[in-house]
Amino acid sequence: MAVNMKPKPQQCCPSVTSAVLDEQAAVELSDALKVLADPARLRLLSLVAASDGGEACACDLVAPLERSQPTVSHHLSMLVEAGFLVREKRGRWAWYRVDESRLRDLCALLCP
Amino acid sequence: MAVNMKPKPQQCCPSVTSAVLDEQAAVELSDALKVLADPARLRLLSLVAASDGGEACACDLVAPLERSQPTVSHHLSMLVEAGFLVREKRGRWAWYRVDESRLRDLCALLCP
DNA sequence: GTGAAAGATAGACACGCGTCGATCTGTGAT
DNA sequence: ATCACAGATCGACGCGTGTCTATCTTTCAC
Repeated sequence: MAVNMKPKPQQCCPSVTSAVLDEQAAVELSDALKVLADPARLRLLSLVAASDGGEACACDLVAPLERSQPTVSHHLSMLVEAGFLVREKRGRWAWYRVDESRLRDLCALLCP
Repeated sequence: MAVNMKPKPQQCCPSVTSAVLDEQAAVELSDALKVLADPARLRLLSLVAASDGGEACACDLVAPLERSQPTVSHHLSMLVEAGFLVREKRGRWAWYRVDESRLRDLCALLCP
């Protein structure tokens, strides 16, 4: 056993490399990352962000994603539940926009 | 069909929200995120980063992670292969340290 | 050399997840 | 009222992955 641990540094907003994560904190952070760790969802995020006015209708996302409508709906719901997208129902259509603060907060937990 | 897409902005270092990811770019980014999207691997990263001198011996990581030695070895290998950890063999021991630039580069792809 | 310890590898198993087709639920146009 | 369309939900299927035990490899101490 090479004993080699230093005490946790005190910090208000710990990143992965600035404090030892306990199992619960690790599960929470990994749950958020799991939502991003999929090509379809990353592309959905970028498609919505690049849309005119920063928002996109779900009906315009099925074709560019090259997946079925239920699959796209499933991924959009996951992104909404995780806070990366905000959904607004307008009549028959569902419009989405990116919550950039959610992305920034996640980055703050990752970046050294 | 609500036609609502704007053209891709030209940018040298596109983040998820600044350019539309094609399928290949999305797969590459999601592959990196998949490696981070696991509680055991996040805790390994934070344990190594918090260790004295910024490096840790694998033998000191099994107990705090509360997983078997082969499981820890498996996760460490994934982190090395993805570039988040660097491994150095010294005699019987394997020492690891975090490649912070790899983490920063990944963040740059995520942050708005 | 022999034995012990660190760590990597192999094989197996259970569970999660991305995907689809089919169907259900609304909403607006006629 | 009826119909068509957007979108959500359901059930099923196949693959990926996190975990374990068992074993192999390598290195050092004696």
